[in-house]
Amino acid sequence: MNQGFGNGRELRPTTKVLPEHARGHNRSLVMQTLYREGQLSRADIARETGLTRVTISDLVADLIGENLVIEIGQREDARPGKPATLLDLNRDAFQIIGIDLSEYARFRGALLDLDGKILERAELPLAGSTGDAAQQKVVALVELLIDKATRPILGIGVGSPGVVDLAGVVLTAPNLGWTNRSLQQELAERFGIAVIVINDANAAVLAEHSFGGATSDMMLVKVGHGVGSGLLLAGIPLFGSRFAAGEIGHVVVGTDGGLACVCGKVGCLETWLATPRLDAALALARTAEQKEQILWAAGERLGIALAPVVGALDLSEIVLSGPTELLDGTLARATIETIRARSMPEFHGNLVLRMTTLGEDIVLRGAAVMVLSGQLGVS
Amino acid sequence: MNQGFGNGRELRPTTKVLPEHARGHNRSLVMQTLYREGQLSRADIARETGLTRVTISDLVADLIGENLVIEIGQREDARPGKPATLLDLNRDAFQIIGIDLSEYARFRGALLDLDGKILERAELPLAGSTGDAAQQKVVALVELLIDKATRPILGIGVGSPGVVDLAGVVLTAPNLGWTNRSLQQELAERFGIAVIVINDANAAVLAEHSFGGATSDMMLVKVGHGVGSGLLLAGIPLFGSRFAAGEIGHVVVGTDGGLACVCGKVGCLETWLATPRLDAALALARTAEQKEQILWAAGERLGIALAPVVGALDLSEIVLSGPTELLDGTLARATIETIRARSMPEFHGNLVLRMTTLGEDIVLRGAAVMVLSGQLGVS
DNA sequence: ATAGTTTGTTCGTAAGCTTTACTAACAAAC
DNA sequence: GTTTGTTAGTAAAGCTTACGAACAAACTAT
Repeated sequence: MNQGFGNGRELRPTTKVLPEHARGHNRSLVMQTLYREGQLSRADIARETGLTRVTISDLVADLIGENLVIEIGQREDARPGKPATLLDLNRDAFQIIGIDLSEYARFRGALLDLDGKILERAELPLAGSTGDAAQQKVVALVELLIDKATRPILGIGVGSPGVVDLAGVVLTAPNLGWTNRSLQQELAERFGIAVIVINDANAAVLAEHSFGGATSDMMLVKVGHGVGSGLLLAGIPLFGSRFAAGEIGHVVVGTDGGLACVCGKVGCLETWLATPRLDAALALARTAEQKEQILWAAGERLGIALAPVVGALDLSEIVLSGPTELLDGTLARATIETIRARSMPEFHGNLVLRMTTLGEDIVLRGAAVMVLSGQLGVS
Repeated sequence: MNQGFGNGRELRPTTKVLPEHARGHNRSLVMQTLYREGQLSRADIARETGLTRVTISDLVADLIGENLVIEIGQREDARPGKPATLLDLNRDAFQIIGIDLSEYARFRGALLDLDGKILERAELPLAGSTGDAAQQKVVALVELLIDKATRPILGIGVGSPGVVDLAGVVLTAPNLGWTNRSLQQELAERFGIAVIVINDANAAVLAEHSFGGATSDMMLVKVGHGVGSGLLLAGIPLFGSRFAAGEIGHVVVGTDGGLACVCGKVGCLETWLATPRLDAALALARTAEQKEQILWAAGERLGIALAPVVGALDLSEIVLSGPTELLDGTLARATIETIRARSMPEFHGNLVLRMTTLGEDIVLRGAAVMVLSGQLGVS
């Protein structure tokens, strides 16, 4: 419904702004305040936002009229003055569908509430489908979840692998055999509901930021069948000049060779880190010590690749998403130590590297964040 | 006077927006349109911006009242209808002072007009000054330039080496012996004029974007006594979580050792690329071929460091600033070829790497851009 | 009981943009 | 020379948005 103006530091104003846009922004600000802090009175919101009680009352009346906000009842505590009428988002009024297309063998989906909690799940084996067949599976998965919904659907969020533009067109997704596929538009026409399609790693970043407590200058590295990443800089997701930001899987790491990659180069990050390669290498290892060496080497390579990025972007946090048994431990330790050894300790000494707290649902939940943000201006 | 709302894609609205902010934005939009396209009528601006002729007339009346915009005269061409009254920014009403503190041996400054053209220059040898003495030289340089001004000064822009926060406090600048120095505040109090202090590489990025025709997803690498960089992502300058974005000089490059660096590490980018190191290496070379090899190796190292950054950020352009005789040619060629060889050609095949077109004045002019942007909402 | 505090609403106002309608000034065609 | 049609800029009225002042309701504290 609204995107907000933000406090962007763009140099050049580029589009007109009308008073009604300002109101839309303030509307989102009210929703945002309620979303994060829960039950508040109109006067509370006024104090929080800096708008007057009068204006807040007016905005809240609109939102109540649209059934987005409800009155909970009176505040119980004993204070002087007229008791406050508590408000909250009508958290039970809508549900969200989140879809994760990033796994190799299956599509996963879930029905979520407005707080991002997963209410129902569904999945479909991909069974090698590509092209239109793969898209049909997405449609079928959405239908499964719509059937499970007990409230109106606020929107459908889809995290897709590959390169996705801002209009939700999947420009390229090799594993699914998709090129220039208008997934957002086609799903929206099919279901008549708001649909948002975004790259899987970018979805993961948003989930980690909203639900995982991540900072505003963060990189999320997603290790699976391939290696990708998403970036949040000054609280803004980065998409890149050709919507390909975060594609680090086929960057060559180090100056001492490595294994041949499917892309034709030698020593790409994926040859060290992608789970099929890592599993294969570990399977050949005889001793625990050898396994540790393999994991350490993989983490070291990731650190070598990330050190220049950390330096250039002055990141405060790096989050890993993927198989915990591979990533958490030696590999993560090697990564952070390598980054520290190769960058400036006075700036990046307190860089944090950690596993995601959201597990396998990270993309699902990130897709839901996009819906919340796009439909309610909230996240 | 105004920052504009921008079209930021921040997820969370954070501050209230009033109608008067919307007007400030639209005001900047008018100024911006005039700044870029020169002589336009009110009706032209209305068509360009999407606002109505009435609103534009109102805004223009304000701006004329403040002497920021002037009527030039009537449009000459023969068309049906009432002839248009042409407007323009009052480009001759103000002048700007730009200061560059990034050179090793001297402070440079200039008096510029609103188009960023340099009208007068001044410089002071640094002569090893640090701390308060260095700041006194900045003050003296500004005084020299104020004396040369023939118009009111719109503002003073300063590009400083080191880490500079958003309030214009130089957190650390080793070469100048500065820590937590409130340069912006102190200069503003001293001169009673708007002052903006920004990191030198960030200033350079803004200059290249405004005057050098650079794209909106660009990195500028500044090679001198040290190596630094500035980033523009989706048209927004990146400052970083601790205002240290772009500090790539002490990132270790490659996995095959290198020379010892003053910072204690081995193989930092600066050990390959900083001009003192490069000059020293070239002085030892006997043949032209050896010199080429040295330049190639330096460019290759830069490419190795930048490849992960290019991949992660999906940059469209890299601009080099520094001694042309060192950078332009073999070194630049080695850099771009190395980046291409180490990243994905389908995304970064048309990445452009070039020298800046602004020469040694790049920081000066970038500082002026900050003043234009901060004071007029224009750049 | 009385005084003070807090909440939320009503009323009137200021600012900002739009729509509508107008005048001024011109070119083209007769 | 007159008519027609177009473009520029302005004036008036109206809508939206937010604000401040004032107030009633409802509570606590004394």
